[in-house]
Amino acid sequence: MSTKPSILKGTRDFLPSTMAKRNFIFSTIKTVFEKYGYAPIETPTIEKTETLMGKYGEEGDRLIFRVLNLGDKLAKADVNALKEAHLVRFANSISDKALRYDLTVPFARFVVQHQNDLTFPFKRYQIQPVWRADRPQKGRYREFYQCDVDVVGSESLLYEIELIQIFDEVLSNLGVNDFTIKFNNRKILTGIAEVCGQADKLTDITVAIDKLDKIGKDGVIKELKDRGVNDTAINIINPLFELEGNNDELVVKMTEFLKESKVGLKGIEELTYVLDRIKKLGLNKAKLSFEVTLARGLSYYTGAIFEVVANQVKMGSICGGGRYDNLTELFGLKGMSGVGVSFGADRIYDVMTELNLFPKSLTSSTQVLFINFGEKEQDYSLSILKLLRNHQISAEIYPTSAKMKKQMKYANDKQIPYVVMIGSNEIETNTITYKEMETGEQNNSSLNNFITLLTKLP
RNA sequence: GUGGUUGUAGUUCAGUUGGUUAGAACGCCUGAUUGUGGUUCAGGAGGUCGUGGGUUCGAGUCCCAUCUUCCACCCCA
Repeated sequence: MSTKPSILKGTRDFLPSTMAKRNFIFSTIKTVFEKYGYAPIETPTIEKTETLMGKYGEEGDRLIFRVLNLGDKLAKADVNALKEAHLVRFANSISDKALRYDLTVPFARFVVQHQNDLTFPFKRYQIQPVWRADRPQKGRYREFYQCDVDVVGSESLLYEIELIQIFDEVLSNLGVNDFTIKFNNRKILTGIAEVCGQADKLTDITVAIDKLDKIGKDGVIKELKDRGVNDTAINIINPLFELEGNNDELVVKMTEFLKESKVGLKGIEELTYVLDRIKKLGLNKAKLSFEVTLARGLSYYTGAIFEVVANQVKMGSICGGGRYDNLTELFGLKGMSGVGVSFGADRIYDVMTELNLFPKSLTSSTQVLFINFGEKEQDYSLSILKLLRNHQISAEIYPTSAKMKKQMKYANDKQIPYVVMIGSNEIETNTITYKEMETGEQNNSSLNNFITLLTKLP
């Protein structure tokens, strides 16, 4: 008895037509990354639990997919922990490995492990799937691809500029016309916490004000209170919820606001440096926007933070990232500042689908189909097929001498642009007959003319 | 992880207060057309109503569980 096959919640199969579009995204991204001097690497799908745990905050730990221990190792299960409802301790006793949650932390591990083989500043990109035990929603999957580009071993703000240019170039090249790069600096957030005298509540303050867009001013104030931020501090923060103006005006206002905080002013200085340079260099389609309330939950960011949203689609961010000064320190290597961003390929796909941005020409890979008229004609076609392939023309032959209608329909369904017919007439006259499917036009010509025609195509 | 929501043919969806043999469109197959697809016409095949229990004389319809979908929260690409 066979049950209906299905796949796990939040995962997907990709059909050839989908893969064509996904590969278009990946190759666009790769091309830009390489143009800026980044080289590809890969890391394993599963990592030791200890490598991943504790790097993403409490919420993050909960969302890590754990992999069960095998065989005898399982016998070490801490049954007492289970009885006492210490679920985390029990989980650790039966699992010491997990699927990667993102590409940044494994990369930090990679840098520390291979530090002697790398040239710093080390620029790498990495395109691989990651897994999160989250509850799926639109644009939210349990398995999805991240396209990360990072540089470690330099504090230079040139890399912040470079990453903004990469955002702009990739998304513009893909045809996404209306998107905003939100930009902020963790030091500014630290400064805000200092100025209001609640430096110890930095995380609570950032998590709360990050939600301004979503829950509004009153919602944020309520959340701040719930998180134990005192009223004096809330009154100091309050004006930030009504800040208006362009990037330059915001910088002026925030400089005033943060005048008592050394860290805060340092953040403003870094941010201004980048904003000024970008202003001079110009951007293609991106809007760059300083957002004081942009925080991002990932706790390892220490400097610049980025987030990119597509303005015409209601979906979470399509890219994100920032600077981290201490990530490699967790694996025993100090003084390695890094900055990087991640493109969410699956969300970019969803955005492009919704806005109908994929080029039409992506659908078919086969250019020429040979009609099969029988054994003799088939053998003859085979040698011509080989010739076409030698010319880098993607071609195939129908596997049986089925009815013409069926073979034509196959070409039509696969959107193959040319059909070649070689029957006894053509063999006798040493010619081929080809049909252009879109126009329906049919010609008899020499093979060489046909090859010339195809190789001249764009 | 919390609360809600969804599931009927390959696909998108109808299906009355619980009542005979569960329908449509598109797609698919066959033929009109034995060397011509995308249009047209004629015909045909496809469903254990997500799965497992329960209530009932009787369940696609009501109840419970489970899986899945989408949404809000949490968090995030």
